[in-house]
Amino acid sequence: MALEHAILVSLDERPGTGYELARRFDKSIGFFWAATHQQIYRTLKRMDDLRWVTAEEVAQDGRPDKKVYRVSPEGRQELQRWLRETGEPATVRHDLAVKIRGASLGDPRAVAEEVARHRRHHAERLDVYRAIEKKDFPDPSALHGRRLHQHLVLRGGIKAEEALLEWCDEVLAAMREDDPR
Amino acid sequence: MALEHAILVSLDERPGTGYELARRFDKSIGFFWAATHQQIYRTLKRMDDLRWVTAEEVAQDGRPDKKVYRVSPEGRQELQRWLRETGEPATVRHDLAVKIRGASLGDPRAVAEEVARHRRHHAERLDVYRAIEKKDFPDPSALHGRRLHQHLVLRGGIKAEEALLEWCDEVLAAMREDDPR
DNA sequence: TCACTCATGTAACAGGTTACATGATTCC
DNA sequence: GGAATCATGTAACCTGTTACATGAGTGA
Repeated sequence: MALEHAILVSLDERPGTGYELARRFDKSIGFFWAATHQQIYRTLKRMDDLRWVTAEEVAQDGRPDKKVYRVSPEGRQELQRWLRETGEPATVRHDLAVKIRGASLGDPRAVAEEVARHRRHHAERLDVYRAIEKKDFPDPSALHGRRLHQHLVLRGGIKAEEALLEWCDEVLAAMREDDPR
Repeated sequence: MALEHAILVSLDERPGTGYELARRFDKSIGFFWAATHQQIYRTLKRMDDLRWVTAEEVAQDGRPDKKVYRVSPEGRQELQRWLRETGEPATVRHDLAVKIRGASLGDPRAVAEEVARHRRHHAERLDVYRAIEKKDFPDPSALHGRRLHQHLVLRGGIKAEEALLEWCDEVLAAMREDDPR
């Protein structure tokens, strides 16, 4: 499991509450590792039990108390151990591919519409990534260390979305030619 | 959940046992939908209860009895219903991206080695996909219906692996330049 | 007044992973 | 003799998803 490790990386960049982490997982780090707030609270509790993080309770007025989590030395050690580990590429599960493969058992036009929906989604996502790149990494060749690594991950997102977008276009063109309306 | 639907698509192409399905999920359909034999047996039982498939027990000599599953009319209906459904793109979880983003908190060279391992994996996978394309789809422009859809899914796999391969190369080049040995 | 944000959680369930178990046959 | 193949499963556990719950403050 890498959720713990994704949290360690994120908390090392900057300490935060479960709530804040949940929002980071809705963007930035969440672009390549999805997690809901329930998963995050549950995992933070476990990490606290393991002493990978320390929690500092902060009272606030007019707001519920919050727990600010920080990575502990043990947590940093665990992260280093995990970074040295080898692992297999993620097993993929693409609903859309299953739908395309089964298209002729149902209504191929409905499947083509679904592909078009996904195309729009990937185009939007790609725009978001490119906007982030332009804003946060205007001069990529000057990057080093952590900033370089952050940019490289973003580059992965851009490449993946580009490939998905091209694929959707290829599928749509081929299906349109197979069944011109 | 789409495992049921992936099984329906696969069984519609050709009936088979849980064991056979498990092996199909090690290749072809498994390239874009992973499943273990335990998941498949469990799911087939549920699908049998729901009457989406019918099981025919076949006695064999020298071999354990087997159950050959076929898609039922109800199963075909369920598949058609699902094909008309809309869904969101799969939520991704890339360990490797988390490792790259955290590289500077550990040993960046160890992470680079891990990227190189993944690069080899993707290169192999791409070779496999291209070999299948050459063998099974020598004339893509002549394809229609089911065969066309099968080819389009394979194209998705090829595009995804190409993108991952390029990304690994980009990451390796950038990390090497950042930390020349 | 109503929706949204901040902040944390419980509970139930669905889905996925890992380990273990059985037993004959075929191939090296 | 030992490994791989065919064939099916149980059990325990870990992860992930969905729904529900609370409660104050902020802004339209």
